[in-house]
Amino acid sequence: MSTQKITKTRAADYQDWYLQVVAAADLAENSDVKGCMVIKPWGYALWENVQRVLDGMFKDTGHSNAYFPLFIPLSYFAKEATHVEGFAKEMAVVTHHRLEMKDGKLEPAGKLEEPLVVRPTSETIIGASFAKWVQSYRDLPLLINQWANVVRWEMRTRLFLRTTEFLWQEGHTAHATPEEAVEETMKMLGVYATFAEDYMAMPVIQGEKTAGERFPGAVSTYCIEAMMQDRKALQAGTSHFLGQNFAKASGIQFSNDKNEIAFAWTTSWGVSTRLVGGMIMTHADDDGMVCPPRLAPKHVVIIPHLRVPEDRERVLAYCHALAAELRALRYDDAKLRVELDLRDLSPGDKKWEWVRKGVPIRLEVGGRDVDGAVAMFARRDKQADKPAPMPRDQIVGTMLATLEDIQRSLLERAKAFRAEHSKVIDTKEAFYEYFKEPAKKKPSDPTAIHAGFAWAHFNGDPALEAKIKDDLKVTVRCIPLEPGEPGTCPFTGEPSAKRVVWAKSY
RNA sequence: CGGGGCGUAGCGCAGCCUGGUAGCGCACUUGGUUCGGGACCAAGGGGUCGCAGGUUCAAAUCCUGUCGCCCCGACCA
Repeated sequence: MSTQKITKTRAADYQDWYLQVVAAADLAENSDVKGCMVIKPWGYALWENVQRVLDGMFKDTGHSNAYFPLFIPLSYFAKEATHVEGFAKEMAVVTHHRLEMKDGKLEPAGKLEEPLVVRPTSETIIGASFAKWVQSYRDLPLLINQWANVVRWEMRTRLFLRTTEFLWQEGHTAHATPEEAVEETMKMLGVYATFAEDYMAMPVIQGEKTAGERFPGAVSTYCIEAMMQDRKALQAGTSHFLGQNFAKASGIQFSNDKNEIAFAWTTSWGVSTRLVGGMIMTHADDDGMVCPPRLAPKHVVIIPHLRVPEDRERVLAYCHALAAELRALRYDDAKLRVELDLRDLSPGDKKWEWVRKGVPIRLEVGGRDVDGAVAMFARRDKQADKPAPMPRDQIVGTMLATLEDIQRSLLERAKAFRAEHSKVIDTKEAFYEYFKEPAKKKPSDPTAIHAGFAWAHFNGDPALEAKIKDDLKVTVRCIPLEPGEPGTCPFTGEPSAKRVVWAKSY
């Protein structure tokens, strides 16, 4: 079992705190392969729940799953110029297909005629299939999703947030008209936003990326952006309108209803295991992980107190009965996930382990509780350490409402946090003041944490954005979809269509 | 690739400056005590001190080289 205590607070050392939570909640660990992580059962269970829910949402919106190769022929990958340029510096390349013993050492042999790249994303290889599958406008739209692993050889990695290999889903669709493709792009962005808020309890801003942050090869990139507890932004999902760029590169052509040959309009969209990192950084506290109920691997843990021998049997019987009663409930379209922890450990050890793992509700049961037909009840979001007695009937009767209340209050708490650390800014001076480099402060100073989200006007000039990034490490996270008033760019005095969201980001 | 830090028991670390042949906490095993509790007491198992070379009667400790990892930056979902 994991016994690590969390010794750092979010305010004192956010980075170390994050790593400690990941370790203490037994979510993942670094592997012997640099930059790659081992996702442990508790962390993987969170991801499986993400998968299960999203997969349902994709199917409800008409998509089908398929699977495409891990390897992409270099020539395929090279077909879309901007795409190659964007990913070239982070490619894993396979050049050999055999090992031979040479002077006692295994060495690569059997050089490939054409190198293969390990997919960093699959537009090009899926495009090759789409080109075969699409002949007529009657074959469109083509709505495909793939659950897969991808590899991007990043310079610096961080558990869940950026690993060399990561798990994700990538949707790829082809349409007869640009209007349909744009509609699909926006629809899936909406699916991500709904999922983030309703399931992860993580409030997000939907918006469009500026040219500088656009997906390589896309016409336009949309995203959901969330605020973490260090007030940095996390890009939690992206949806791209690819125009005809990839259709032309891959030859996705069809005959339209006027018997003319046309290139298809495509989209792609994805979310990754980064979402698990987002959940941690949105909800976890100084005692460890806090799982949003709808995605929690376990909803309820029951910890029996069995140290009094004469109580043992009846306490166990009571716990089993209580667990059975709870398991009969259905929460969020599935059986309530109840853990009765019978391991031969002290109740204190168990309790803190489940606190660190972030199980939404903890029930502790001893002889006295059996006598009074109660259980000691604690909800993770309110009181990690102070359970209070609650009648058994009431526990069972209010369980579903309680879980929903936790789900709701986590979202509310995160929304309030974001509101508290968002600011409307109208002058360049105020903007620079807001984001002034906090690194010179001592880490123990809470204001050393990054300022937050700034809502400011912007004339859209990429050079200006680059300069601000250079000066402050702050970028436009997105141009929000929500309606906004025109105004004046505080940096140039030029007109601006609406305010954009500026922040430091992961 | 730049800057910083670190490799000593499963994990976290001390010892290194001032060489004398390895220790602490947690975890683990056993026995006992305790029993609404991240317990306590006692005993026990576990390490060629990252690797290689050098200096020395003697190296975890000094010297040289080398490998690896972590954190901060540049790159990025």
